[in-house]
Amino acid sequence: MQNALSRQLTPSQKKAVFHVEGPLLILAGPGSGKTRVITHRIAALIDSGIKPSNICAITFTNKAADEMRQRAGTLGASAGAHISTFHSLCVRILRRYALKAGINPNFSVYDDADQKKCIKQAVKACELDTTNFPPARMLEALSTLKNNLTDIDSFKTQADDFFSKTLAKVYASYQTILTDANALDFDDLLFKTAFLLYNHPDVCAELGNRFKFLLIDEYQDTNHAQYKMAKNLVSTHNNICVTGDPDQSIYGWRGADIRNILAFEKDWPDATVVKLEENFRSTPNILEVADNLIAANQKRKPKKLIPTRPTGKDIVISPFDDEIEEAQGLAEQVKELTQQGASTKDMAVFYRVNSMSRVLEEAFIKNKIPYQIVRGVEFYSRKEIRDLLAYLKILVNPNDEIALLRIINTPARGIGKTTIDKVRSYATRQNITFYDALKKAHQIDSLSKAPKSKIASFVKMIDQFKKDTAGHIAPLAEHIFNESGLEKSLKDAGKDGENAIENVNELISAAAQYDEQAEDPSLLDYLQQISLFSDVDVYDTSTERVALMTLHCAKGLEFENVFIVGAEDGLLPHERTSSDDDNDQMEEERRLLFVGITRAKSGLNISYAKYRTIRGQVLRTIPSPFLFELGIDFTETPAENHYHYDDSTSQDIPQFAPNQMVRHKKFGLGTVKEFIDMGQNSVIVVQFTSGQTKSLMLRYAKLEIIENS
DNA sequence: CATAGCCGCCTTTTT
DNA sequence: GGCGGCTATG
Repeated sequence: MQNALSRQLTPSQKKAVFHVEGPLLILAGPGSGKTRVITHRIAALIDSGIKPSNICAITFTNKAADEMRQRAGTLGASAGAHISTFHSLCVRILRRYALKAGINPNFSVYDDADQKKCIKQAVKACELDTTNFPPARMLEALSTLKNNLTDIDSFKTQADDFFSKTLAKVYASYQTILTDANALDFDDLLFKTAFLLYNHPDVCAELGNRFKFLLIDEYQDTNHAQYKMAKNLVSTHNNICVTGDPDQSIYGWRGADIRNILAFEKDWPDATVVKLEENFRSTPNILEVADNLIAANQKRKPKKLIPTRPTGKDIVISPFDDEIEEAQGLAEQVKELTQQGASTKDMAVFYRVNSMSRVLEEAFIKNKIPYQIVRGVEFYSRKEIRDLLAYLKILVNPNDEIALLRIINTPARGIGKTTIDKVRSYATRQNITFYDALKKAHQIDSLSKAPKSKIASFVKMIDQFKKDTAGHIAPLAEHIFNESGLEKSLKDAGKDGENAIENVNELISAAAQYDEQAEDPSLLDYLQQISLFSDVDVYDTSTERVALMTLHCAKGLEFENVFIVGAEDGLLPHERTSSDDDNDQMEEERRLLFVGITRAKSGLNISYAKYRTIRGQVLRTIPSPFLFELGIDFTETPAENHYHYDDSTSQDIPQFAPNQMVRHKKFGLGTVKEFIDMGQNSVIVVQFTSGQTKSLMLRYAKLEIIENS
């Protein structure tokens, strides 16, 4: 068997595959056959007599887990090995050891939309102003704390400035809200699991016995909580194998700590290190460019990508006038490649921010090119999907207030804000949950007859649904969709409703698939698993269409032809990072482009636009500084008056002259009477055809020049 | 209580 | 430019 497995493997790959006991670090550059090595390794472990159920492999996305399961399956090693993401594993562990973790196993998993609602409540409960304490900011801060395993008490003692002290209060308040709702957010999953293991050596021992071999992919993107968790999971045997590439660390903003991989040999002094430096994916042309770029990072161990393929096509850097031209140019290149026999499913377009997909989409539609947008969440954040899932969540966890509030009047059933407020204050007074208060609605004096009976029938309906939660998910979901009135309300909503119904049907068929395939199917498991899914996981690689995605999503994928758009300063690197003098973030942006480039097998096109409309403003751009680091003949120099846009105060202020014809979005056509040039504060006086004359701040007016005088 | 329309807020990347 | 939340109105 060893011979069969080792065929077609290089010596270093073989070493990584067949080294069995003890800690193992696989430093795998892009395109080095890492996935292959891991799956072979799983097969080799099983081949050497280890039970599949004693193997636990952790991937970065659910999709990667699916693929690994499949590939391991083709090597005859699928059944029994636990392959999932950190988050999925945490859900399993927390459910199993709920008592010791101090939680209720029926917990809901809160995604970012739910989190946002909770943090708003928390900020409000602390009597803080949302302008000074923006929810998104607070959430980010809390996320960092949790990822670093800082609990409320220890943060309280170390908080010495006003902001930290305030944050400590919000932290406590936020956690109370989640605890009351019996909910955990994404960060809590890791946090609670890490603490569970830290506090319970017996659990570590038991899990160490269950998972005798731990493999972690994309180790460079693990955060502190994941690191601690991993450490404790293998504390009894040290059979840990991690793979990763420091040059592909692109999740620092999410708490990923590149030091985890850099310090692996310190953490496990007897570690075996295998380097996979050969690249089997890309042409030398592409690798050279990637090498040149990444060499600009200071904080890095020098490393060369070793090409194995013959020389291929030149890398193309194309300038365009604006993003529309760029998208059109891209579409034309795609067509040309297709005519030469290339397949659209082997092509991908990468961009820095999701909002850039729109223009590309329009160009692709116009040119009749099939495409697929691979986006972070999308499907599960649709209103109709969230609504239906909220019904299901209530059945498992009636304390889930976010879900309950979502559906109590969806579809409209006459339970409005006033009624809800009354029930809520009753719940607070009686110190009972919102759901229990609903059940006791008939006892609430402040409610009149009508709302009381409406609440009663709502509660009755939910109780009815609760009766058959034991069976399959799909029929239950369908039943609830019907009986709750959701379906009817969508049917009455016309065109949009039709679309929504289609989405719900898609959800139901996905649920049917779950019913058939899940290891341990239950409504609880379904809901907990589904909340960890994103659209990236559903991305379909088999049909003929160009994939459009962010550079972050591109990690782990490969395509024959890659297009990277928007290589402009402020976008890549993104202004939010480069305006800082924080060099670490600049290096991460560089790694992001490195990841993008190294996805390409043979064709690489990078483009930028000289003008780009961002949030409705046309801005003059300059090419990304990274373009000059690629080491290829990039002669396109910035024109005279290119300048940088780093915030809203430095925009391009066009010049106007009297008698010029302009159009205003609201006031219509008009003639310029006067133009007072004061740079950012320029004022323009326009007489509109409607008769009125207005002085406008040019900065805000968004005038369109119709005709030059 | 529901609906429509308006205002103001936010706007990088994602498990 | 887009969404959520608020308010005024039916």
